[in-house]
Amino acid sequence: MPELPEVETVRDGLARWVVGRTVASVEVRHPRAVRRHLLGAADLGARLAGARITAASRRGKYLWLPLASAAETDSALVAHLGMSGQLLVRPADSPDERHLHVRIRFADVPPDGTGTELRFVDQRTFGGLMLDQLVPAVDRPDERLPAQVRHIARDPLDPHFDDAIFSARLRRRDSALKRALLDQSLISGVGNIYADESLWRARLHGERRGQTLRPAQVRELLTQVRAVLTESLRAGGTSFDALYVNVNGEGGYFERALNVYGREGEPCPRCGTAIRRLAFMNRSSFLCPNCQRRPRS
DNA sequence: ATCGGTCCCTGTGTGC
DNA sequence: TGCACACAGGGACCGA
Repeated sequence: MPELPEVETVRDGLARWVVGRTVASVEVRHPRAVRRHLLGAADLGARLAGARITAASRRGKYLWLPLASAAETDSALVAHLGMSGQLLVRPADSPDERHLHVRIRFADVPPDGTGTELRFVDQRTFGGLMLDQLVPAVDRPDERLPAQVRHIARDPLDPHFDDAIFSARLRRRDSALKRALLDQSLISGVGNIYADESLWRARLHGERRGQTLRPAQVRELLTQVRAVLTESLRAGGTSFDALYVNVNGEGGYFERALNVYGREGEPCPRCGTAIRRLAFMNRSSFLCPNCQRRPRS
């Protein structure tokens, strides 16, 4: 569910509210939430206890909190929100959420005993937490990221995103443009909403093959991807319902700015043609059949 | 090395 | 009111 603007909004909240704090204890209430931590919930809890959170980082839709303690120096708590995951900073005495799967208590509880805790809540359980080692990034060895995140490409707002490499790889592909935009090892942070919005802005049909794009079209596409991600980030992301929220439980406001996503039957804001919904890749794609011409097959 | 399809879950809305 | 089905911001994995 959450894409770059939503995940970055969460990262920013973590940077404000949990960086610098020391973990006291971890309570795993649903084992599936830590299934990717192969050593199990007990190991995760034991290693997190006593560790100080030193930063809040992100690559694409992955988040991680680097740790510092006697035992954990090059490790991080890695989180992926999947379709419905939330990281919430909540008062310790606030009621448990229905799908609260992991609770992280901090050592710095004020005297009144009502400090905040970090909660991982996830209705559909596609997301999860794990501890992982930090390793050098492939392209910039001075930069570190969790080993499990190495295969994720940089996102288009990352200052070290390489436009030329992206263009070359995209134009070599025999796959549909939309599939390529959703491939996190090619470009990260873009999901179903922002792929559709970017393609509409660039007037490209999602079923166009990467190979058929001219370099100028790839540049235009990248420009529009960046524009829509930046605008959404400024609005705090897109919240169709209460599933995507920031760490304080608040939604974002970008839904009203969407041009095609979820707007089947409504007029295209550019030409007035009715927006169409296509089933594609087991997902919905929304597009303007006039502005985004289907490629000849 | 790529590509497309399938599966993992729970909840909500729709139509019969 | 109940039930069946489609669908939902993702991605790992598996054959071809």
